[in-house]
Parts: sequence; structure tokens; C-alpha cells
Amino acid sequence: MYNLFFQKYNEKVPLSDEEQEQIKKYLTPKKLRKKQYLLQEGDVCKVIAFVENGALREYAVENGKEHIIQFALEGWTISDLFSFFTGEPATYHIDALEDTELVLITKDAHEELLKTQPKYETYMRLLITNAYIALQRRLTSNISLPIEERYINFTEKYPDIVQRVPQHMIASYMGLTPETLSRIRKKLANRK
Amino acid sequence: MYNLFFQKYNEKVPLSDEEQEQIKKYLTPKKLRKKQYLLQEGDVCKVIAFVENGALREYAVENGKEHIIQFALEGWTISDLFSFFTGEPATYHIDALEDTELVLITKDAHEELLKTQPKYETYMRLLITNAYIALQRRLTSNISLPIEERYINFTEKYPDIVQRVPQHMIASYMGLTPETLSRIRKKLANRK
DNA sequence: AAAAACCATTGACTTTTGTCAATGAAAAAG
DNA sequence: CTTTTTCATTGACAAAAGTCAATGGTTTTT
Repeated sequence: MYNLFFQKYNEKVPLSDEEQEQIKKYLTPKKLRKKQYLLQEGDVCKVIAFVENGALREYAVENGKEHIIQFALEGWTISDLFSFFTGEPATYHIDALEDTELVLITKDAHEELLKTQPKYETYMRLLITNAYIALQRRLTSNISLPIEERYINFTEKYPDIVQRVPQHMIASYMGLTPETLSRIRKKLANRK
Repeated sequence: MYNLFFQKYNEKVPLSDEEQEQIKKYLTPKKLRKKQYLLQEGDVCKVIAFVENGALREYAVENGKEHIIQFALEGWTISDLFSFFTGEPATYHIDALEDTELVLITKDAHEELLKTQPKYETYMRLLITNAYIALQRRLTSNISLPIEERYINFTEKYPDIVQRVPQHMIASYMGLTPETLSRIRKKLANRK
């Protein structure tokens, strides 16, 4: 059940068996059906979710339109960290794009782990550092690259997302309309 | 010299006087003249820099054009974290927009502090968490809000940047040409 | 198995943004 | 103090992206 979670954890911070057992006590498994919400805007985000299996999206709704800010496939972590840390209402929705298995760290578990498990703080620090770096690179390519390049980079970096997620959601993630993305794909196909 | 640095540090993680003295040993002060580089693309980023005084920008160059990805005024922290943590060549430039006073944490200092000062890891974790949340909100508004709103939000959130930084740099930060930003400002002025 | 919902593509048209060039004002350099 | 350099604005035009509407093919639901 927690295989992938601990595999990724150990890649960042090697754990002894005892430490692993200790941490396991604080984890909560959860299954989500396709289209089911993990978080709705306005609710307080009470968990950090690790994806063992399946796919999720995180998105904001503005003027009735959905703007996807993140996907999460197996091995990824997803949450509304602002809401999680401040206790303020969430500004994002998170829901499942496929039937999904999650490992949840609740806020209480998070705080206990920080107190009792020094390696958990290191894990969190590295997790967020990596997320920050990835986000900064995404923002940079958003600002500085032409859309064709951005789409090519995306398909090369996340071929699994391209396969499993509808194109209009990828358009949303890139800040485009579905029509525009469709036309860009056509242009790229003709290049060859 | 390190006043603001420790003020911000204590806001995140309260320190005893001894801890503060201990940390001080690892810090390096540095002054930068306007237009001077802290980091050039291709070099390895060896420091995390805290701004005691002055202003910096971090930017990528693509097709001969500068794309600003971050500003840093006093109280802010700036670095190319990807390069800093991996030792790979930096993909960004950082230079001073005004004469600037910095507090540097070198890579060696960083690693020593992590080993010897538990509160330093907490400080880093919180620092990066906040940076991540801010970046995610910026990306969200980039994708989901019309440019007028984005500019208004920017001026409300960072009035000091608007005052101290040339407009064409703010345009760059927003992913626009200077002409477009100028027209947006005109449109907003006429609204009233 | 049939009906409904979802999805990608395309065309015609509108709106937004970028590009190029010119101007005048302000700031920096000598 | 004078000369450059930098900067913001504007106009005319080109390119890019969005909007609306329609089509046909999938997939999902019943």
C-alpha cells in the first residue's frame, strides 16, 4: 500500500525499518473515484496527498472557467499548501481524473512528525525545494518561450500526462484555449 | 549589518542570542554596485543571498531578450536554487538594480548550518515553503486573470517595486512588451 | 444497443498583443 | 553644464490568440 510513498521518501532521506514503521502510523490511505473531489475551494485543506496510483488535477475557477495549475500522477505529491499551512480557505479545487489511491498526511500527523522525526523535516524541505525549482522553471518557460516550444517541452517532460489527460486540460494548464492548442499541434505536425 | 536578516529569521524561527552568534559566524557580507552581477548564466551559483538593502533582479536570456523572473528588495532572499543545490551551471543572471548590501550564505556554510543548527533547517524549510506558495499564486494569476487585473494586483502587492524599478522591467516580469504595458496603464487611467 | 455527453478539429471573424519607428522627457555620464 | 543614454508613450501595421459555431468521432451512461 505505501510502497511508492516510501520508495520516494527513501530516495530523498534514507530511513531505517524502525523509522519507516514509526512514520507509517501517521499515514492515512484513501481511495478516490474518478471525478471525486479531494478538496473544494472554500474548504480548508487538511492534508498533503501522495499519489500511489492514479491521476489528479488542481485548478482554480475564475469567471466560471477552470484553470489547471497542476497535475499529479503516481509518485507526485499534491495539496493546497497555502491553505494547509495557514488554515485559510482553499483557493483551489483538487479532483481525481482517474480512480486513485492516495497516502494522506493530515495536519496533525504533519505536526507530530515534525516534532518527533527529524528526518521528516528534511524530507519536507527537500520535497518543497524540488517543487519550487520545478515551478520556477515552468514560470520561466511560460514567460520566455514561444508556445510551440513550451508544448514540445511539455510532451517531452510529461509524456504520460499527454497520454492520460484530455487535451483541453493540457491547454488549460498552459494557459491556452483548446482551439489554440489544437492549431499548434497541427502546425507542429506539418513541420516534419 | 545583519539586522534585517536576523529580524526576518526570528519571525520564522525564534533564536537565542547564542544561536544567533553561532549563525553569524557562517554569514558573509557583500556589497554590490548598481549593474554589478551577483551571478551570471553559466557560472555555478554558490550562495543564497539575503538583501539587507537595495534591489536586485533575476532573469533569463532567451533569443537575446531578458525575461525577469524575480525581483528582490530588502528583506527578500534570492538565488538560483537549482544551480545552488545541484552544482549545475546557472540558467539565470542576477544583478543589482541599485547599490545593494547582501548577506550571503555560501554552500559550505549552508551545509554546516544544516548539520549543526536544527533551527536552520526549519528556517530554510519555511523560507522555501513561503517562496513556493508565492510562486504558485503568481503562476495562477498569470494563467487565469486578465492582464489589467494582474497589473493592478502587482501594483497593490508591490508598490515599492513599482516605484523603484523601470516599467519595462515590470513588463518583462509580467511577460509583456513595454508597449503593451504602457497601453494597459493608459486604459486603466482612463477607467476612472 | 441506443442515447447522451464529451472531445478534438476546423473555419470565419474579432480582439489582443507584438513589432517597428518616431518623439520628447528624464536621468546618467562626461 | 552639455551630451548621451535610457525610458515611456504613441501610431500604424502585422501576427497571434480568443470567440463562436459546426462537425464528426469517441467514450460514457442508461
